Amino acid sequence: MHKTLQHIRVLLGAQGYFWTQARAAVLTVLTTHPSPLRAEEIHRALQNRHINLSSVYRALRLFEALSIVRRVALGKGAPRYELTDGYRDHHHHLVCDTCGRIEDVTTCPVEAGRLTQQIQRRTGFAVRSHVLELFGLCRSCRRRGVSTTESG
Amino acid sequence: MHKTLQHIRVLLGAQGYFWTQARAAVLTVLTTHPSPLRAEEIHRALQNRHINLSSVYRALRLFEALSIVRRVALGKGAPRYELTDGYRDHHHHLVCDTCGRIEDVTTCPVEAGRLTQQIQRRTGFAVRSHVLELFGLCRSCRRRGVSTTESG
DNA sequence: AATAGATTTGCAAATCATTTGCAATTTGCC
DNA sequence: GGCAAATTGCAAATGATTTGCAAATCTATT
Repeated sequence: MHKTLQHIRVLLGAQGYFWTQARAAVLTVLTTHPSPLRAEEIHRALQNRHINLSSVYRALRLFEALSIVRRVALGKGAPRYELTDGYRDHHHHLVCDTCGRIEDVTTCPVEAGRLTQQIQRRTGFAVRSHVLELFGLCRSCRRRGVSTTESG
Repeated sequence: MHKTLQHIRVLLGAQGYFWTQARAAVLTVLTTHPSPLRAEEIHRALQNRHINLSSVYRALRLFEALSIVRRVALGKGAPRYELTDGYRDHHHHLVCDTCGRIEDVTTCPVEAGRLTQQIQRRTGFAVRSHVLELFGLCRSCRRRGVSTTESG
């Protein structure tokens, strides 16, 4: 299994950070939600909890620094955040150019191939992580025959 | 060979857009420069040319819509822009976590494997493009023994 | 090469996302 | 419980990008 909220709680403690309402809440939303979320979406999901948007940003910044959360910038608009590999399975995204919907894929061509080793050997660059985002048309938009680059 | 500035000029014309000083200048900077640039960096590279930052943004927005340029959001800060595959060779980036330097890699595990077809078959999602960014330590930062997650 | 008409630009002000200062509150620990 | 340190809320500051509009530029035509 992956590391849980408890693990994160301990991790924060070990680093001298407090386990607060706001941080726990943000993590819960991220754990619960399938696809990456914008700061503002996380905040909205917390409306009842009475947590300030600044705190959401601060929590995200901290989690990012601790590699608990990573930022994924998919196309337009504000970046989104999701848990890193240690806290959910390694995966990538299928982003629909038309409707914007995001699906996960767990097949990873970087892990499958020996790309990391190959690069290290050839260039001396030590790859530690990667981001792969796939864009195109989701099944329903494709059925609907929609095209992104139409009308101009 | 790839499509050139002339091709873009014709493309713009065909779509009813003008070929202007500002657009040509922005494209020239992108063509010239190896790694992806921020709007502000492009603008700075144009200092002598007397072109407004707004125009750089407007040009980039147009080029993005026409798939001449793509936006790559690597880590912190404002997004960067670079020419799309049609206008230079398909490639990915090695981004150093420590010094931020960006190198190109032309090996592509997505093209190498049959990932696109596999996904299409399994999920119905038609992949049209992808973004792969690799993070880690570049050769010199590795030599120097620097670590990103140090000091807290 | 001058003109008409449409597009684009510069500039300043507006907007949007994110960060910050600081007093009040919460948290970890004895 | 009580204290010191860390964190929060709120409002104001910042940074990046967009927009309105009059002036300038560009394309096609004469």
